[in-house]
Amino acid sequence: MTIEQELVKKLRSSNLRPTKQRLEICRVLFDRQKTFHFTISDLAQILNEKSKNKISLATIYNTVDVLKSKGHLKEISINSDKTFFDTNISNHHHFFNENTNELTDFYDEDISQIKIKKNIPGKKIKSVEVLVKVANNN
Amino acid sequence: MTIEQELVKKLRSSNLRPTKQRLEICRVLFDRQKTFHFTISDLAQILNEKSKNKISLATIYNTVDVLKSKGHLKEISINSDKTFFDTNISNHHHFFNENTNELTDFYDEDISQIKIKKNIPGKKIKSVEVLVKVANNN
DNA sequence: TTACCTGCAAAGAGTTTGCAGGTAG
DNA sequence: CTACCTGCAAACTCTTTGCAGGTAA
Repeated sequence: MTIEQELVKKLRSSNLRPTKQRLEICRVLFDRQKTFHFTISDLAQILNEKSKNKISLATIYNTVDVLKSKGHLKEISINSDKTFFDTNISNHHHFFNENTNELTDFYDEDISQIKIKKNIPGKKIKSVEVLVKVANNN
Repeated sequence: MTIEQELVKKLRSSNLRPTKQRLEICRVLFDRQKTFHFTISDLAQILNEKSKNKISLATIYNTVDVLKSKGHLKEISINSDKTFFDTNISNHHHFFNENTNELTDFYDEDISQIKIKKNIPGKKIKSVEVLVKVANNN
Protein backbone atom coordinates (compact mmCIF):
# COMPACT_ATOMS: atom_id res chain seq x y z
CA MET A 1 0.00 0.00 0.00
CA THR A 2 1.38 3.41 -0.88
CA ILE A 3 1.68 6.03 1.81
CA GLU A 4 -1.03 8.06 0.15
CA GLN A 5 -3.37 5.08 0.30
CA GLU A 6 -2.58 4.61 3.96
CA LEU A 7 -3.44 8.21 4.67
CA VAL A 8 -6.76 7.83 2.87
CA LYS A 9 -7.42 4.69 4.89
CA LYS A 10 -6.70 6.50 8.16
CA LEU A 11 -9.16 9.21 7.21
CA ARG A 12 -11.86 6.83 6.02
CA SER A 13 -11.55 4.74 9.15
CA SER A 14 -12.23 7.96 11.04
CA ASN A 15 -15.31 8.66 8.93
CA LEU A 16 -13.60 11.61 7.32
CA ARG A 17 -13.63 12.21 3.60
CA PRO A 18 -10.13 12.50 2.19
CA THR A 19 -10.26 16.12 1.12
CA LYS A 20 -7.11 17.88 -0.03
CA GLN A 21 -6.86 19.83 3.24
CA ARG A 22 -7.09 16.71 5.35
CA LEU A 23 -4.61 14.83 3.17
CA GLU A 24 -2.17 17.70 3.55
CA ILE A 25 -2.58 17.55 7.33
CA CYS A 26 -2.09 13.78 7.34
CA ARG A 27 1.03 14.03 5.20
CA VAL A 28 2.61 16.33 7.76
CA LEU A 29 1.57 14.11 10.62
CA PHE A 30 2.20 10.60 9.33
CA ASP A 31 4.54 10.74 6.35
CA ARG A 32 7.72 10.84 8.43
CA GLN A 33 10.20 8.45 10.00
CA LYS A 34 10.34 9.65 13.58
CA THR A 35 7.36 10.23 15.80
CA PHE A 36 6.14 13.77 15.89
CA HIS A 37 5.22 15.81 18.95
CA PHE A 38 3.26 18.91 18.21
CA THR A 39 0.76 21.52 19.23
CA ILE A 40 -1.96 22.83 16.93
CA SER A 41 0.04 26.00 16.32
CA ASP A 42 3.15 23.99 15.36
CA LEU A 43 1.08 22.07 12.87
CA ALA A 44 -0.61 25.17 11.48
CA GLN A 45 2.75 26.85 10.99
CA ILE A 46 4.20 23.87 9.13
CA LEU A 47 1.11 23.67 6.92
CA ASN A 48 1.29 27.36 6.11
CA GLU A 49 4.95 27.15 5.15
CA LYS A 50 4.38 24.09 3.02
CA SER A 51 1.51 25.11 0.84
CA LYS A 52 0.40 28.50 -0.31
CA ASN A 53 -3.31 27.94 0.16
CA LYS A 54 -3.68 28.23 3.86
CA ILE A 55 -5.75 25.71 5.77
CA SER A 56 -8.18 27.15 8.27
CA LEU A 57 -7.41 26.67 11.94
CA ALA A 58 -10.93 25.33 12.42
CA THR A 59 -10.23 22.54 9.92
CA ILE A 60 -6.95 21.68 11.64
CA TYR A 61 -8.55 21.54 15.07
CA ASN A 62 -11.42 19.48 13.78
CA THR A 63 -9.24 16.98 11.93
CA VAL A 64 -6.78 16.53 14.78
CA ASP A 65 -9.62 16.06 17.27
CA VAL A 66 -11.24 13.35 15.19
CA LEU A 67 -7.92 11.58 14.53
CA LYS A 68 -7.28 11.62 18.24
CA SER A 69 -10.71 10.27 19.14
CA LYS A 70 -10.20 7.45 16.63
CA GLY A 71 -6.83 6.57 18.14
CA HIS A 72 -4.56 7.77 15.33
CA LEU A 73 -3.06 10.44 17.57
CA LYS A 74 -2.44 10.54 21.28
CA GLU A 75 -2.78 13.51 23.57
CA ILE A 76 0.17 13.96 25.89
CA SER A 77 -0.36 14.84 29.54
CA ILE A 78 1.78 17.88 30.08
CA ASN A 79 0.49 20.93 31.78
CA SER A 80 1.10 23.67 29.35
CA ASP A 81 -0.90 26.51 27.93
CA LYS A 82 -1.20 24.50 24.72
CA THR A 83 -2.26 20.91 24.14
CA PHE A 84 0.43 18.51 22.92
CA PHE A 85 -0.20 15.62 20.56
CA ASP A 86 1.93 12.64 19.58
CA THR A 87 1.86 10.55 16.41
CA ASN A 88 3.28 7.67 18.46
CA ILE A 89 0.15 6.00 19.76
CA SER A 90 1.91 3.10 21.49
CA ASN A 91 2.19 3.07 25.25
CA HIS A 92 5.38 4.96 26.00
CA HIS A 93 6.92 7.61 28.20
CA HIS A 94 8.38 11.09 27.89
CA PHE A 95 11.27 13.25 28.84
CA PHE A 96 10.20 16.86 29.08
CA ASN A 97 13.05 19.33 28.76
CA GLU A 98 12.16 22.24 31.00
CA ASN A 99 14.65 24.54 29.32
CA THR A 100 13.39 24.13 25.79
CA ASN A 101 9.89 22.66 26.31
CA GLU A 102 10.91 19.77 24.06
CA LEU A 103 9.56 16.26 24.39
CA THR A 104 11.48 13.05 23.76
CA ASP A 105 10.00 9.57 23.73
CA PHE A 106 11.32 6.66 25.65
CA TYR A 107 10.06 3.15 25.90
CA ASP A 108 9.47 0.37 28.40
CA GLU A 109 12.93 -1.02 27.66
CA ASP A 110 14.48 2.19 28.97
CA ILE A 111 12.83 1.96 32.35
CA SER A 112 12.56 -0.68 35.05
CA GLN A 113 9.34 -2.64 35.02
CA ILE A 114 6.53 -0.71 36.64
CA LYS A 115 4.16 -2.49 38.94
CA ILE A 116 1.33 -0.63 40.61
CA LYS A 117 0.77 -2.15 44.03
CA LYS A 118 -2.31 -0.16 44.92
CA ASN A 119 -5.54 -0.55 43.06
CA ILE A 120 -8.81 1.26 42.91
CA PRO A 121 -11.88 -0.90 43.46
CA GLY A 122 -14.06 -1.29 40.39
CA LYS A 123 -11.57 0.50 38.17
CA LYS A 124 -9.31 -0.85 35.51
CA ILE A 125 -5.91 0.57 34.64
CA LYS A 126 -6.06 2.09 31.18
CA SER A 127 -2.50 3.33 30.88
CA VAL A 128 0.63 3.99 32.87
CA GLU A 129 2.68 6.92 31.69
CA VAL A 130 5.88 8.24 33.14
CA LEU A 131 6.88 11.84 32.71
CA VAL A 132 10.53 12.58 33.49
CA LYS A 133 11.27 16.27 33.75
CA VAL A 134 14.86 17.18 32.97
CA ALA A 135 16.76 20.45 32.98
CA ASN A 136 20.28 21.77 32.53
CA ASN A 137 22.77 20.88 35.21
CA ASN A 138 23.47 24.42 36.34
CA MET B 1 2.42 27.29 66.21
CA THR B 2 -1.27 27.75 65.46
CA ILE B 3 -2.58 27.00 62.01
CA GLU B 4 -3.28 30.67 61.47
CA GLN B 5 0.35 31.47 62.25
CA GLU B 6 1.50 28.82 59.83
CA LEU B 7 -0.60 30.33 57.08
CA VAL B 8 0.87 33.75 57.77
CA LYS B 9 4.33 32.21 57.64
CA LYS B 10 3.61 30.57 54.28
CA LEU B 11 2.50 33.92 52.89
CA ARG B 12 5.40 35.88 54.34
CA SER B 13 7.90 33.35 53.03
CA SER B 14 6.37 33.97 49.62
CA ASN B 15 6.79 37.74 50.04
CA LEU B 16 3.06 38.17 50.24
CA ARG B 17 1.39 40.28 52.89
CA PRO B 18 -1.20 38.30 54.86
CA THR B 19 -4.29 40.16 53.75
CA LYS B 20 -7.71 38.83 54.62
CA GLN B 21 -8.31 37.61 51.05
CA ARG B 22 -5.05 35.69 50.99
CA LEU B 23 -5.63 34.20 54.42
CA GLU B 24 -9.04 33.04 53.30
CA ILE B 25 -7.47 31.39 50.27
CA CYS B 26 -4.79 29.74 52.39
CA ARG B 27 -7.35 28.43 54.84
CA VAL B 28 -9.14 26.63 52.06
CA LEU B 29 -5.90 25.26 50.66
CA PHE B 30 -3.93 24.27 53.72
CA ASP B 31 -6.27 23.96 56.71
CA ARG B 32 -7.34 20.43 55.93
CA GLN B 33 -6.28 16.87 56.66
CA LYS B 34 -6.12 15.35 53.21
CA THR B 35 -4.24 16.77 50.28
CA PHE B 36 -6.33 18.86 47.97
CA HIS B 37 -6.43 18.70 44.18
CA PHE B 38 -8.07 21.66 42.56
CA THR B 39 -8.44 24.00 39.64
CA ILE B 40 -8.77 27.75 39.99
CA SER B 41 -12.49 27.53 39.38
CA ASP B 42 -12.90 24.87 42.09
CA LEU B 43 -11.13 27.16 44.50
CA ALA B 44 -13.10 30.22 43.47
CA GLN B 45 -16.35 28.36 43.92
CA ILE B 46 -15.42 27.17 47.41
CA LEU B 47 -14.34 30.66 48.40
CA ASN B 48 -17.57 32.17 47.14
CA GLU B 49 -19.67 29.68 49.06
CA LYS B 50 -17.69 30.21 52.23
CA SER B 51 -17.68 33.93 52.58
CA LYS B 52 -20.12 36.51 51.36
CA ASN B 53 -17.54 39.07 50.22
CA LYS B 54 -16.35 37.57 47.00
CA ILE B 55 -12.63 37.40 46.23
CA SER B 56 -11.65 38.54 42.78
CA LEU B 57 -10.48 35.90 40.34
CA ALA B 58 -7.39 38.00 39.66
CA THR B 59 -6.43 37.78 43.33
CA ILE B 60 -6.94 34.03 43.36
CA TYR B 61 -4.84 33.52 40.24
CA ASN B 62 -2.13 35.78 41.56
CA THR B 63 -1.96 34.14 44.98
CA VAL B 64 -1.97 30.59 43.64
CA ASP B 65 0.72 31.44 41.10
CA VAL B 66 3.02 32.88 43.75
CA LEU B 67 2.40 30.00 46.15
CA LYS B 68 3.25 27.62 43.36
CA SER B 69 6.43 29.45 42.38
CA LYS B 70 7.54 29.39 46.02
CA GLY B 71 6.93 25.66 46.25
CA HIS B 72 3.86 25.66 48.50
CA LEU B 73 1.72 24.22 45.74
CA LYS B 74 2.50 21.88 42.90
CA GLU B 75 1.13 21.97 39.39
CA ILE B 76 -0.05 18.58 38.13
CA SER B 77 0.68 17.44 34.60
CA ILE B 78 -2.68 16.45 33.23
CA ASN B 79 -3.85 17.60 29.90
CA SER B 80 -7.08 19.28 30.58
CA ASP B 81 -8.67 22.54 29.62
CA LYS B 82 -7.94 23.76 33.13
CA THR B 83 -4.75 23.67 35.17
CA PHE B 84 -4.70 21.38 38.19
CA PHE B 85 -2.86 22.14 41.43
CA ASP B 86 -2.00 19.96 44.41
CA THR B 87 -1.36 20.94 48.02
CA ASN B 88 0.81 17.83 48.33
CA ILE B 89 4.22 19.10 47.27
CA SER B 90 6.13 15.87 47.90
CA ASN B 91 7.24 13.73 44.99
CA HIS B 92 4.31 11.45 44.31
CA HIS B 93 2.11 9.98 41.63
CA HIS B 94 -1.49 10.11 40.51
CA PHE B 95 -4.42 8.05 39.49
CA PHE B 96 -6.64 9.94 37.11
CA ASN B 97 -10.20 8.66 36.95
CA GLU B 98 -11.33 9.14 33.37
CA ASN B 99 -14.98 8.78 34.28
CA THR B 100 -15.11 11.45 36.93
CA ASN B 101 -11.93 13.49 36.20
CA GLU B 102 -10.87 12.90 39.80
CA LEU B 103 -7.30 12.65 40.96
CA THR B 104 -5.98 10.40 43.72
CA ASP B 105 -2.46 10.46 45.10
CA PHE B 106 -0.25 7.47 45.47
CA TYR B 107 3.29 7.19 46.71
CA ASP B 108 6.57 5.49 45.97
CA GLU B 109 5.62 2.67 48.34
CA ASP B 110 2.67 1.82 46.09
CA ILE B 111 4.77 1.31 42.99
CA SER B 112 7.84 -0.74 42.13
CA GLN B 113 11.08 1.20 42.17
CA ILE B 114 11.53 3.21 39.01
CA LYS B 115 14.91 3.31 37.37
CA ILE B 116 15.44 5.29 34.20
CA LYS B 117 18.02 3.48 32.08
CA LYS B 118 18.31 6.10 29.39
CA ASN B 119 19.75 9.50 30.09
CA ILE B 120 20.00 12.76 28.24
CA PRO B 121 23.53 14.20 27.97
CA GLY B 122 24.02 17.41 29.95
CA LYS B 123 20.60 17.14 31.57
CA LYS B 124 19.67 16.28 35.09
CA ILE B 125 16.48 14.53 36.11
CA LYS B 126 14.30 16.91 38.07
CA SER B 127 11.33 14.68 38.74
CA VAL B 128 9.77 11.37 37.79
CA GLU B 129 6.01 11.31 37.87
CA VAL B 130 3.72 8.47 37.02
CA LEU B 131 0.20 9.06 35.82
CA VAL B 132 -2.06 6.02 35.90
CA LYS B 133 -5.29 6.48 34.02
CA VAL B 134 -8.14 4.35 35.27
CA ALA B 135 -11.72 3.89 34.16
CA ASN B 136 -14.76 1.78 34.90
CA ASN B 137 -14.56 -1.87 33.99
CA ASN B 138 -17.40 -1.82 31.48
C1' DT C 1 3.22 57.55 54.62
C1' DT C 2 4.60 54.32 51.33
C1' DA C 3 4.66 50.26 49.15
C1' DC C 4 1.84 46.75 48.31
C1' DC C 5 -2.85 44.79 47.37
C1' DT C 6 -7.72 44.37 45.58
C1' DG C 7 -11.45 44.38 42.39
C1' DC C 8 -13.04 45.38 38.12
C1' DA C 9 -13.01 45.42 33.41
C1' DA C 10 -10.55 44.95 29.37
C1' DA C 11 -7.28 42.44 26.84
C1' DG C 12 -4.96 38.03 25.32
C1' DA C 13 -4.48 33.30 23.97
C1' DG C 14 -6.27 28.91 22.69
C1' DT C 15 -10.26 26.57 21.11
C1' DT C 16 -15.11 25.97 19.39
C1' DT C 17 -19.17 27.17 16.77
C1' DG C 18 -22.44 29.01 13.13
C1' DC C 19 -23.06 29.76 8.70
C1' DA C 20 -22.72 30.58 3.62
C1' DG C 21 -20.46 28.81 -0.12
C1' DG C 22 -17.75 24.68 -2.03
C1' DT C 23 -16.67 19.65 -2.95
C1' DA C 24 -16.59 14.36 -2.65
C1' DG C 25 -19.20 10.47 -3.84
C1' DC D 1 -27.77 15.81 -6.12
C1' DT D 2 -26.94 15.39 -1.33
C1' DA D 3 -24.39 15.08 2.49
C1' DC D 4 -20.38 16.48 4.07
C1' DC D 5 -16.55 19.92 4.31
C1' DT D 6 -14.09 24.55 4.38
C1' DG D 7 -12.96 29.15 5.70
C1' DC D 8 -14.09 33.00 8.08
C1' DA D 9 -15.43 35.50 11.86
C1' DA D 10 -17.67 35.63 16.02
C1' DA D 11 -18.13 33.51 20.37
C1' DC D 12 -16.32 31.19 24.48
C1' DT D 13 -13.26 29.91 28.21
C1' DC D 14 -9.30 30.38 30.88
C1' DT D 15 -5.80 33.48 32.26
C1' DT D 16 -3.25 37.96 32.51
C1' DT D 17 -2.90 42.94 32.76
C1' DG D 18 -3.80 47.99 33.77
C1' DC D 19 -5.48 51.00 36.76
C1' DA D 20 -7.90 53.61 40.48
C1' DG D 21 -9.03 53.19 45.05
C1' DG D 22 -7.92 50.60 49.52
C1' DT D 23 -4.91 48.49 53.23
C1' DA D 24 -0.73 46.54 55.87
C1' DA D 25 3.29 47.95 58.23
